[in-house]
Amino acid sequence: MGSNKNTTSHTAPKRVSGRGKAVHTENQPNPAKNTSDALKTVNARIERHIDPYSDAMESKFDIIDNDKTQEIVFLRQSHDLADRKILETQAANEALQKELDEIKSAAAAAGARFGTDLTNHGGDVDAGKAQEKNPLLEELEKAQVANAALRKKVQALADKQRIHDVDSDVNENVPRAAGSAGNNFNIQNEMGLGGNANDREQYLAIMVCRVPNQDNNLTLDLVKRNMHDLTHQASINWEQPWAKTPAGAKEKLFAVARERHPILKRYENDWATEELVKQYIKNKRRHGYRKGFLERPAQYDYLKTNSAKRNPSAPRGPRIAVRRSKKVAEKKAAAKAKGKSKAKLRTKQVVEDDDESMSDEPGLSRDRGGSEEEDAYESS
DNA sequence: CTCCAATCGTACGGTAATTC
DNA sequence: GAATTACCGTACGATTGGAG
Repeated sequence: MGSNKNTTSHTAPKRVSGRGKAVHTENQPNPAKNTSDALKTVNARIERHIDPYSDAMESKFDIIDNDKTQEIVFLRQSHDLADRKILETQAANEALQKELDEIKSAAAAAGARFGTDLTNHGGDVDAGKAQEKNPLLEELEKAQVANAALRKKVQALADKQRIHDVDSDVNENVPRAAGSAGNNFNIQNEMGLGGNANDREQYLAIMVCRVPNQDNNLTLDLVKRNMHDLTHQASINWEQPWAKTPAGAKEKLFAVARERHPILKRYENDWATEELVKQYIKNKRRHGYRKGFLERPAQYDYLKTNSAKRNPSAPRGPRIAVRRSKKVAEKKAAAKAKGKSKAKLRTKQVVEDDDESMSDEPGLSRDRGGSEEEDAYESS
């Protein structure tokens, strides 16, 4: 099997536990090394990183086994990046601790000179000896200033920790819309790339990697590789529903996608990447079912029956918002019909319904020939 | 507090329309 | 013709809210 030996060092100590052990890796056999040395080592390793999906990868390893070699390389690189993050935090903490110790010892020395402990309180000074203690007060003042600066640093560090993606230079944080893509929202629009031609180009660049050439025609950008390619390279089994995809494979895909297309960093928890991939593998499965090289699970046989009931001549169009409001109206009607005193029918929904259903309903052709819903609807 | 029914949110594969 | 998008009905787990 390929060149896995190149990626897994037999002499390397195994990463037994969590991130706490991160500093101790194969390139750093001596755990007694200090933090800054360890950080240097990790940074040096990071500089040597190669893209697991690049041509450089192929030239480095004789045989690429997509399921193993790339995954191992990717994971090792992820560990290095995580190691660096930990070491940087550790170094900052050590520096702060050192500073704190110095201040404490200075204060203790000053206190010893005057036979008073000044490390815990400042300024409880006898008025009669004010003149005599001027130098001490000065030192105390200095210590307080240093202490304030230290607090600031600690606060800044804490703030930095809260920003989970330190690599991201994208300030925007676009949350995922409620509902499901295609049903309740349009991926492209929710990504904010549905506005103009430039937006469209950006979207296509992510999805199918088509970028404008000199003649302004869209051509394939083979370097970046598209979402489809990345899906396969990340060992995503498209024959299985997305929910069954291992979290590790998903994370790997997200990370590479973020690297390829930095704009994806702005979508909270990689929802855009996820929706794009879900959409792709869903369509791919469907294609397989049609062509007959993939067997549809029996649990979804009912869908076939459902579609048979549908009115084939009914028009289809972008009516997501309309459908949403209709659904609310239908539920309200059903509740009324039942005579249910569900006093707490969400007031917010009722208000929305009153606004929308009146204006949307009359001019619309209904998708289905089904009459029961229509009846319920009219009865309201 | 517990039980239970209603409701909500999400996921699934289906078809049709649209885009490339 | 393949890929993408919009909309469909159903299943299912989680949440909510009323009743006892």
